[in-house]
Amino acid sequence: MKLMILDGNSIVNRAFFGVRPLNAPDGTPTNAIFGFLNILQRMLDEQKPDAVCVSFDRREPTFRHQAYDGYKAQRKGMPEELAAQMPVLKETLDAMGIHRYELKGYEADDILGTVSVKCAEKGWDCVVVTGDKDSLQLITDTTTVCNVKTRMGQTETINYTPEVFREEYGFDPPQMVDLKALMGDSSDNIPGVPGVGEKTALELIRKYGTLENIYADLSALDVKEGVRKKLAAGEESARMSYWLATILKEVPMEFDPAENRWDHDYTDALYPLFKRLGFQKFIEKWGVQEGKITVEAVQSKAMPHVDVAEDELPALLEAVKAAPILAVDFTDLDRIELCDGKTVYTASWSSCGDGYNELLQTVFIPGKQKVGHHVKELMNILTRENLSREDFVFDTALAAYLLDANESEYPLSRVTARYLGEEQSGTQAIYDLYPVLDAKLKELDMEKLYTEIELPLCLVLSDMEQAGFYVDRKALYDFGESLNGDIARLQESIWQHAGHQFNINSPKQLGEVLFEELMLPSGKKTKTGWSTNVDVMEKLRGKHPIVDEVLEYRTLTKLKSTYADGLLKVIGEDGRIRSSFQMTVTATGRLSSTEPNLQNIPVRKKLGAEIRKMFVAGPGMVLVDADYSQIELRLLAHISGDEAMRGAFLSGEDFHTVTASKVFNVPIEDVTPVLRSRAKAVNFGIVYGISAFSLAQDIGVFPNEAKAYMDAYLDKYHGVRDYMDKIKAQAKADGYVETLFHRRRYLPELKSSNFNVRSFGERVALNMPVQGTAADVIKLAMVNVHRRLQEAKLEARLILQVHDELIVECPESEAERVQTLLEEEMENAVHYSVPLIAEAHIGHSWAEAH
DNA sequence: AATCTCACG
DNA sequence: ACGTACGTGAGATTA
Repeated sequence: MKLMILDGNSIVNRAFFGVRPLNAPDGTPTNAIFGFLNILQRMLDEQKPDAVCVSFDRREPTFRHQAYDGYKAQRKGMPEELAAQMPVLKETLDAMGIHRYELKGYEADDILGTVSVKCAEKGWDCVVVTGDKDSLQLITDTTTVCNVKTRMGQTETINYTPEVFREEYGFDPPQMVDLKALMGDSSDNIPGVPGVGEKTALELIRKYGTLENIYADLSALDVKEGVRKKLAAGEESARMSYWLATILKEVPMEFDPAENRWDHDYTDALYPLFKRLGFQKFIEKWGVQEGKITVEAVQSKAMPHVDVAEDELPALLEAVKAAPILAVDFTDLDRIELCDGKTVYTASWSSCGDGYNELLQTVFIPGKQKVGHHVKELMNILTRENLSREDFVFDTALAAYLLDANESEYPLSRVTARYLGEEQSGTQAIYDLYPVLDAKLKELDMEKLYTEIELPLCLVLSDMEQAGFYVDRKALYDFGESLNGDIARLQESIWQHAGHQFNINSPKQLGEVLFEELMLPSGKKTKTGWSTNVDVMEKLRGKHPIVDEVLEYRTLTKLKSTYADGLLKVIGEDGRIRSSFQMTVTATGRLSSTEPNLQNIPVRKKLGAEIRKMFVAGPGMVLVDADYSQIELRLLAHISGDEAMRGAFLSGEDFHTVTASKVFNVPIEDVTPVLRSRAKAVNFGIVYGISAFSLAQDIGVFPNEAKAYMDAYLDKYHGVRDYMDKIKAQAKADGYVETLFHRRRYLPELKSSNFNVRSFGERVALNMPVQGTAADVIKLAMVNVHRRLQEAKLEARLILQVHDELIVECPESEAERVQTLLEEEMENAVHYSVPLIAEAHIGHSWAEAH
């Protein structure tokens, strides 16, 4: 049995700030109620509890906080629009037959704590649904905490079990109290230890476990002297904070989970209430007028779980050999979980002994078909143990990404909740998901995209991640050091101009200096102060010597902190930097690169490009760097079918020059550099769905002039204009757009009542098919390049992709062969009505080869 | 945790 | 009349 309790105030707050303003026909604001019900519905779907209730705060300060002198009783009052909705929300819950619990003198958290304990006493599981992190300390084997976030009307949830919590924080849930006692919590007025922030506190708790351990003997701690001093000075505050941060679990209240059973019943009052509030959506969705709320439940039968012991291994090996397909999961190879569709097996090194190795060899062998979740990560683990990465025939995370690329993450819990109707975990979930997701991929025509591009790419990326990029550490260090002098000099001079010292890195302080103290003109653009970004600063050039210096200071400190210092930190012992390539992040289908990001290494400015000289080939090797020439514009020409644009590419002339000649009506040979660069800006702008205003901003002309350029452009390339109209209409009709490989992106923005959000949706509708198809094409080329390098038994390895560029590292002897191979595979990945051109260059450094 | 800024395609 | 280019990730500051 499972009870779900919602932290009413926290959820209603999230709903209020996360949902755009809505009103009932009579003018009552309703957005918080609407959002609350959406979250409630979602949680009911995901958690399928047997009982439900909601806790609320009373507004009065609680006795614990009154007892503590330093506590200032004035909590921030609710906005009026929210306060007005509270009684109506409570009315709605009553009409639904959901119990509310509020208790004078206690916080909602204390009610949550007490309820979770009472559930445990009665043998019930408990799910606490809340929008903040205070209740994480309540997590136990029977109590989970579901954290809800709402952004732009989208609700995201994270379900914290003890394991999930440990994974994220590195200690056990009860130690959350110890953590807060050290770091404090400004939103709860918990002071913590002055001077100790999140980082220090986390480190201390991970190392010493509890506050008691830390204060048992301060002198024994392995910490900096400063930290020890702060801890000593803040002991009293820490102990007070510990008390404040502890959620009570024994508040005086009667509570029996069984009395909160709820089977989607409601009283007669709900229908008129929803009518009054204008909640037509809920009336329909919940079938309110018919007298019952229907929620479909997909129950899949649980398979038996077996913890395999040594003497059971032979039977397991038989089962593995007999299974046509296996679901597998593991985070390291000490322990592995398998599902053959009948049974879930857990086997580990410690429980199985020597036979365990044989098990691994039987599972990870070519020919043995496997399904996994985030297969590329599994492959990385297998590589370290020299096990076969072949015959992963399905990746449930990757499939879920293709089915809807707008999710931020694809944890198994979320994917099962969405496609199996209930939250599940483990390999049975993976096993059950496979046929469901596979059918959906076929339904959306994504089979080729999936089996020929995305899935094989897992192995390619796994190889690239293992390979890494060699970096000249010494040169990078020297470069970083060489910046120090100039940075210090600029800082001095900037302070001189300002007449005082300040933090130049702080936009706030810099804004004050520039626009209030130095009274520089038209300090426009604000949001939470003055904008001080490059666009604004560029316009101030020449008005005051400080402007140029700040811009240069920014350039240098960026190079120093992000690139010199940042990259030095992640160079491995073998001198190589290993990035991770994310396959399930972008909405368009591109890859992304993290920890570190190697897709934004400087190149556009001279000094920044120095960094690329330090990315070099390993000893005895060279780099071959190949990039597509204007792939997005070529694809636009193909997709739109515009004859003039295709002709321009087929002519072999420089495309921006041809465009300039058309737009400005001059012969090709009369196109000046200025005209060409303006035409180039228009070309890029078109791909992004630009407005005349922004184009004007970009190239520095008046908006009406920019408008004239765009009109001329769309007249000369009228197929592009037709395409823009067509794709927008189609996107509105279908609710999504897709690439030539049927990669899909849903556009909920197009339905927004907000003009800006809607316009954004239209621009995306134009851009995604082009950017996304380019992503498809280079991914296909990568798979082909990888295969050919392997077939030819070359030592050459792909080491990096930067959206339209591939980098291979190989022995000098292979360089020319690789150069040809790269160009061939990139140009012939697809054959469209416009040729794709790729050029490869050889060099010892990235700078040289690019 | 959110915001600002800036690096890349 | 609105507000002003698509897609990313990271570091520093602020609250």
